[in-house]
This record gives sequence, C-alpha cells and structure tokens, in this order.
Amino acid sequence: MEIIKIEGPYNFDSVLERFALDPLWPVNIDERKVSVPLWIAGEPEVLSVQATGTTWEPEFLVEGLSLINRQEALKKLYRLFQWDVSLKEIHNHFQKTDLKPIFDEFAGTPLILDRDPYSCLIKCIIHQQINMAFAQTLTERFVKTYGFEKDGVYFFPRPETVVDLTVEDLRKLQFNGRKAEYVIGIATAIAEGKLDLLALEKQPDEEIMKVLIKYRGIGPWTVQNFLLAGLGRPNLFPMADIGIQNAIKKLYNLERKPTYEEMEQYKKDWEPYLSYATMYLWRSVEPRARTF
DNA sequence: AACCAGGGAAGAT
DNA sequence: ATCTTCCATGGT
Repeated sequence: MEIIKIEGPYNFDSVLERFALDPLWPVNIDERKVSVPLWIAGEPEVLSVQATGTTWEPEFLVEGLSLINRQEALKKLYRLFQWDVSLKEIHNHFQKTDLKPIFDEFAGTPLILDRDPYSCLIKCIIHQQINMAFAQTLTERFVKTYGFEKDGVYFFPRPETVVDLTVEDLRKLQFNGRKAEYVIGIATAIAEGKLDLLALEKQPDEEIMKVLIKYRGIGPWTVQNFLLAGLGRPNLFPMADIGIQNAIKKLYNLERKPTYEEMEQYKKDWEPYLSYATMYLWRSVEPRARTF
C-alpha cells in the first residue's frame, strides 16, 4: 500500500465518472476506486487506485505495488491518470474563451487516456463510424472473447493473439469485413515488429501521423485520437469527430453541425491545449453519472 | 422507417 | 487532387 500526493486541481471522481462509461473499467464510484490492468515486466498485474483526497489536495491509495517493478508500475499509473500534468495553467487558459462554462463545470479533469497506446489504436479503429453504444458492445465482445481476465479485470487481446484471428472470427462478433481486416492488419504489423509503438512514442506528433497514416484503416481521425488518448499529447483537435461537431453545435446553438472553416476559427483561441478543448467538449455531450 | 453514427478506403471524375 | 460511394449494423 502506498500513498501518492500530487498537485491540484485534479478531480478523480470526474475521471472515474468517464471511465464508468466504458464497461471494461471496473469502477467503484462510491468507494472512489478502480482496478487497473497493467503489463509490468511483461506480466499482467492488477493494481487498485483509490482517491482519498480532494480536488485541491489530491491523494491516492495504490495497492499492488509491493511485489512488482515499482518504477515501471508508477510510470504507467502516472501516464494513465496524467498525474504529472499541471492542470492549473490549462484551466486558466480557457477562462478567457467560449469554453469557460464547460471548463468550470468539469474543472480538474485531466485528459482521459486509454489503458495503453496499443489498446487505444485498436479501440479507435473499432469505434470508427458507428454509434458509441454499438462501438462499446463491439469492443467489449472483442476484449472478453480474445483477451483474458485477472482479478476481475479484463486485459486487452495481445497482438500475438489477434494475428492468429481471421476476418470470419471477428465477423462473428459483428465486425464488418473491413474493420476486421484493419484490426488484424495493425496487430500483425505490431506482432511482427514492423510497427513499434514504444519507439514511435518518442517522435513528435507530425512524425507519428506520417508513419501511422500509411497503415490501412488508419486515417487522420484515428491518429489524432491515438495521440490524444493513447499518448496524452496536448494539442490535438480531430475535426472529423462527430462528437466534437455535436458539442460545438450545442455550445453555439447552431442549427446544423459546424463547417470545417467555422471550427478552424473557433479552435484558434484554444491552442496550444486543443486536446483539452476536445476532451471537455466530449464531456459536455456525454451522459453524467448520478449526482447527489 | 428513415436517418445517423467519436471514418476511411476504394472508385469515379 | 478532389469528390462520391460503399462498408454493414445497431440505435433512435
């Protein structure tokens, strides 16, 4: 058991609330706690993280660190929960923008990342073009069928597992043919060592875009989401994203979804923290958990 | 019942 | 290069 203290503001309850939208995260809202599946030194480990502090005095209880590579585990927890990012300056930046009401409502929310970059990439492909409810269903089926469970948490299917799947296997889960090809194709590139996400992570956004977009099934939207939710990069704005378009439509009371030209104008005020604008816009059109 | 969905590839011009 | 069509199914 270990206590971790970080700089505020940081609203862990808001993080858990968004995690809870994903059926694969075992979140306990009342206990302010979540179990986290991590690959540590090549082994699947489950840690638990519980908030014991407040938004301005954030403090966490981490269990499961004792028997494993401490440094690697902490590094991955800091990445996942963005504990090393100072949200104060970012929050201040948006005080003089149209997004002020949204940033005030969700104050202290960091970027919500996926469990790891590889899972993020695969999940992005699964989520392309279909409604969120169905996308969650597909991802859940994929993970529960080809991943594995430990201590009540599902681990994402490994590339070595996905390589051996056929398009037909995934079609049984109601993937369409192309989506199945994309997922297997990416997993194959990773399993064969042709695509090294760990090495790619060290490159700037533009270089990562150049590399990933060559793969079949990966377009600009997918790379932008990967950079944002996979790597936690701060300045991405996926304009092709229906969620963003709907959030902007709602924010400005538009009759129709905004054009790309309009979005280019709006986003100017939000740089260099476009990822945060994106995340908070998403939050503004997502369901909220019960509040008491 | 028609229309939309946190896109992208392949085909057509 | 840029525009259009297809994918393929669930949700509303």
